[in-house]
Amino acid sequence: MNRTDSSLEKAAELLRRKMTSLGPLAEVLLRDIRSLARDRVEISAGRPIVKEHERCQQLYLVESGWVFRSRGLASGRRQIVNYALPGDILCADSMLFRATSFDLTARTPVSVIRIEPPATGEMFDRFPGLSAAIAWTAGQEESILAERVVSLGRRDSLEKLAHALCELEARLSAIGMMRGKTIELPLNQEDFADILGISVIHVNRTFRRLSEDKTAEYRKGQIDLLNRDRLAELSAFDPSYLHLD
Amino acid sequence: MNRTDSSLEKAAELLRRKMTSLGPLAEVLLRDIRSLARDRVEISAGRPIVKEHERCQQLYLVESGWVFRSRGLASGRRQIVNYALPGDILCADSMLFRATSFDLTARTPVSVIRIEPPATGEMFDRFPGLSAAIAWTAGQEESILAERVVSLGRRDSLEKLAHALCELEARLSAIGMMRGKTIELPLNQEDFADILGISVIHVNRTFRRLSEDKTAEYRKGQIDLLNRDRLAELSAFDPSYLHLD
DNA sequence: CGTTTAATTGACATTATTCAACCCGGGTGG
DNA sequence: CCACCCGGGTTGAATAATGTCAATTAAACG
Repeated sequence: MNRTDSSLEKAAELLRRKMTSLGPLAEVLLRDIRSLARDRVEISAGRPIVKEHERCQQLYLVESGWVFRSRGLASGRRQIVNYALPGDILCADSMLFRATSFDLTARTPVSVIRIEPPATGEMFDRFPGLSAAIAWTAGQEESILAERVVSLGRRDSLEKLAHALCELEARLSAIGMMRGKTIELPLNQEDFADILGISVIHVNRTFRRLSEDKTAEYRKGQIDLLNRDRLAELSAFDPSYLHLD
Repeated sequence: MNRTDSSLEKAAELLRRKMTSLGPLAEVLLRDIRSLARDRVEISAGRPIVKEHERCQQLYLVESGWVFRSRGLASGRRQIVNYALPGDILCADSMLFRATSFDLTARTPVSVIRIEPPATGEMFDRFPGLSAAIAWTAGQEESILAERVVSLGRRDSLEKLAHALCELEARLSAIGMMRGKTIELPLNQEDFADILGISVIHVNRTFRRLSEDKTAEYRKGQIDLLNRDRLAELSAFDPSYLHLD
């Protein structure tokens, strides 16, 4: 783990910074991670990392790249459940359950740091920092998914899209991946469709509405936020569910 | 905690039974819970337990009754994000975050056992069983919500309803609350609407379709499952996401 | 240049929502 | 005992939102 020390530190620091509410435990986390971190793994764009029903034996810390957690249905439809960014932990549930019920896929080239997973019992006994990180990660993801449920269940397409853009901005800001008012992202309109649970064509129409409103503008690989206040207002965005800060 | 010992044991046993994948830690959990359990609290039907943005200082183990986790939107719409049943832990996130972003409401008369929450750092250091339970709970709920996202995003109303009924049956079975082929539940059609993210009227029509198909029959306070296989087939139900073995 | 992938547009079908009315059983008070 | 009311539940018709299909354009790339 010598060559990758600095990238490990960077990713671990992103994770730690999110977990400020855990106080001093965050430091313990760093110690745990340093002692359990192993090699770095590079995954090329489009590759599956874990597939539904597989037992994932590993624990990963994302160092760079975008990862989708999704489910493909028999009918060919797909739903993206969440996306992971640098500083996020992957396969936290492998510490808790026998198998995952969703696919993990690299949307871009991804590099992750493999963390040697202790036996479950040992982890909660001997690695309180990592235990806390896993609990925290599961809790934050739960909270994000709960908000997603609200969006999918009770917001119309415009509200859904506006909310998703606000969330993207907030999450990317938190890890220093925002430059000014432009979101740079590897998502095409089909990805948005599968995140928002609507059709590609409708995503297109909805982006056009935002653009006519001079609220946001979609372009390949980036989205310009022309009016963030309006975007937040459209979707009644309240970032507290992200638990950043 | 003397008068309530037996009910505590029953609820703790429900929790432990779900967490079999954690092996011996499950026993540690029982010890932790016994040492931290305090009084029992009764909440009458309809009462809020925690409100959005409140800091919930407590940790609760549900002993009996149904609890909704939901969000009310400004427009008057409501989305029920999840429901908690006996053996479920409430406010697990209070150990991790400053405040909740959803409401908890008693749908029926509810009785919960209050658990004295240790300081966060102390918990992960000194109560590995409880730490594991909190992580496990957050993880299972995350998994349930992920499946909910798939339903809301990519299933039509018939599939949504069928899937929800299968999930209800599985979760109630796991805690011994199923009698034969009838689900007894305190949900009216409006509750279903707010779980499935569709309108009340559409819930009604969708139940009628199931009933015409002789698949399931809605009546006040209960649902008869006439054909479980068909119900599972309609929604491609795969219970593994519940992680109940 | 051709080829490919993603974005865009219009016409039309489907699904779900809204609104309005009506039903039905279980209290409650006269 | 009956009239009334009330909270669900049920139904139909009109409307709005979103999906599907088919064709076109635009940009990206060897």
